[in-house]
Amino acid sequence: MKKINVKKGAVLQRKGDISSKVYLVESGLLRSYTIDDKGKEHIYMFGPENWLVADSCEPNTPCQLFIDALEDTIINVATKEELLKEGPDLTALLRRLDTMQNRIIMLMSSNAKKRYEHFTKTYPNIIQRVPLKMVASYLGITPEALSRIRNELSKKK
Amino acid sequence: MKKINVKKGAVLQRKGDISSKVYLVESGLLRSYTIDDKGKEHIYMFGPENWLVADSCEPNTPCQLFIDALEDTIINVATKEELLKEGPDLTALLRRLDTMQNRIIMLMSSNAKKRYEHFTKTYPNIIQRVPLKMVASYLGITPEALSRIRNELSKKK
DNA sequence: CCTATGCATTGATGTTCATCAAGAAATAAT
DNA sequence: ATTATTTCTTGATGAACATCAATGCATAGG
Repeated sequence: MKKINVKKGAVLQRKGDISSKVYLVESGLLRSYTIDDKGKEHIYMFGPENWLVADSCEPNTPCQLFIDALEDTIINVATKEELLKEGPDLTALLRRLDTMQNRIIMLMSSNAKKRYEHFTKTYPNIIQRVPLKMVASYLGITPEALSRIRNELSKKK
Repeated sequence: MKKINVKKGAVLQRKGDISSKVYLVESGLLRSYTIDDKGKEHIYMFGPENWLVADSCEPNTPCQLFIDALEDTIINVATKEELLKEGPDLTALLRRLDTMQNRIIMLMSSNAKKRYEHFTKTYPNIIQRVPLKMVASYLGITPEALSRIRNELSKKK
């Protein structure tokens, strides 16, 4: 478990890397994302303070996600082997599974507007720290679509 | 860890239940799913032989998923507390995280046709065991849309 | 055997969101 | 401060998929 400092824009991991590590964010903001075959980015997760950011690929297999820093960030880095040995935090693992389960259900059963409303409630602080197009990417829609949704929501008030 | 037998159609867990358990499938087939506010079902996961089926909610919180049996099924049941005490199978947990990560990426970056093709490759045996409308529900599309996709794919050959 | 129920398919139409293009506004760079 | 770059917005058009309705097929129960 080594503590490191990274600058905004630093890339910690690229898709295809074999030695994918686990990053515990102390301060700042990371993100993980994929790039599809049309070159389009899809944000998989934001990693603010106290979040664990990692690719879930098995040890010694190529990973799927890019990970980079959206702000100057302080992180603790560990290998998966290390974590498995010392016995990981099971409560944190369960919480992560729950987060992913919610995300899947959300993607399958809600339209863009509902997903956005849920996101603003669940991650109110993230919205102010990243450009809207990244929120759109996280929600699985285009920036244009998100712009229209916000427009519509603000009129209603 | 108690072994039990359930008949096709048996319901093991309902959305909102507090004491959600963990089910290890020995033979047969389970599924977990939600019902959205319009009454529409969304299959979250199929659970064939050797799969672990569970709601990822934290202990003593209301769960989100229904779980029932699509075939006569033999399962080992445990509470989450039990599993946490005896130290869960970390490799299996990591594999599950990987599966969910793939699912999310798939839902965000692929259209219905690609998701279907991926599904047929990844779970070839499930397709033959469940009605198509359930595959559609898992993929996040309507049975009509899946019917048209299959139609189109068969013409190409 | 006959009927009731669920399943798969097909066609017609509608909604949601993506794509393309252009311009305004904000942010960063020199 | 000025320019360059990114971000956000708005409009027009199109594609993907949903919805609604009707029909044929299979399967299960009586």
